[in-house]
Amino acid sequence: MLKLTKKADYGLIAMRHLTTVYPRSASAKDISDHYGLPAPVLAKILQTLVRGGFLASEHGANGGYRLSRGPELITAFDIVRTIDGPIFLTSCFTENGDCEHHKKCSIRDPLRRIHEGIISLLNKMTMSELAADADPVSGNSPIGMVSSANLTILNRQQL
Amino acid sequence: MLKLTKKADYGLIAMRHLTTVYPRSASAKDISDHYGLPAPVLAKILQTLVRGGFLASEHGANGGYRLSRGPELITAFDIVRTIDGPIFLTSCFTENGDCEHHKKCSIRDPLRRIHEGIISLLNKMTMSELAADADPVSGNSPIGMVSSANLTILNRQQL
DNA sequence: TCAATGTAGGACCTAAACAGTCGGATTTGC
DNA sequence: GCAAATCCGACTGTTTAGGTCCTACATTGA
Repeated sequence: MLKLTKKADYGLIAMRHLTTVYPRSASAKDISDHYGLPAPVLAKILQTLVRGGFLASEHGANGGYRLSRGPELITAFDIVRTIDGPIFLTSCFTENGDCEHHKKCSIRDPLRRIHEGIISLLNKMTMSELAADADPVSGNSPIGMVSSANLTILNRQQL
Repeated sequence: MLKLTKKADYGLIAMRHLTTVYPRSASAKDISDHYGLPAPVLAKILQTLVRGGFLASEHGANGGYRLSRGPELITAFDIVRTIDGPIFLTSCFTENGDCEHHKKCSIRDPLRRIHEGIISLLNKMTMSELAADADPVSGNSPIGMVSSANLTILNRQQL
């Protein structure tokens, strides 16, 4: 279906949130409460991003996650790729080569151009841009009026 | 994982083949033999493309499938969308709107730009272009030296 | 020192989608 | 009439996404 996984969605939402508070940190619970995301899932995603080198974690009380570098140095491609693994437009190409058979499987080369175009698009979108037209997170969150419980239900159905 | 399904791959391969023989037709078996694709699966894909209006079918002996219009009027987006269904970059948007909750889910607008970029890329790739740098199918197919059985095995593992 | 709060990480379960198979009906050319 | 082809629906197995649960470890504040 050519779409991002929910995990990648969650990861982007979390990264955007961390961008808005940068260079401060936020806990997984803060973020999951704020957007109505399932907390354990988000926690795992954040841990993955730590391993990927895009986040730094702070243990203990008042701990949380923080961007490991400036938001202009992290792209949507970084996040999606870290969470979802390598992106293939078609199964015909892997990261380090092509499928061996079908020397003339014929659609490979044209699709490769599209494939590279998509990666380029994702690579141009930095966290700074992702957060650009977003409200600062402080104070009057527009989501504050909806109960967390309702959000969770909506998530299950629609997100 | 942001990739096309095998069915979409198969569909594109078949459409490219039919482009190279256009305006003649080819049977599902011709195509599946030629590329080592599973015949019943391919048949179903072709039927889907008929319903989508991109192929015309000819019943009976010597029947087969034929492009219903010029290859420059059919795009990769048409095919992928017909086979795999609507393309969403993120679950947040459906074809006719956005997810209702998260009025400020915040990553929607930036991702929408990427989403539209991807569709635009796919929409610019016509069947003519897809087939442009391909060998004509006649006579000395470069795949002729590999047995069909081997191809099938390779397909299972790698395609 | 102890409890609260946080990250870290593995095992496990469920539902959905993908990929493919099978059987049968219909149409057409010889 | 027979063979070759499209057509159509139902069915199955496998993978993966999505989510839950449990435990261990680290840090902070009282």
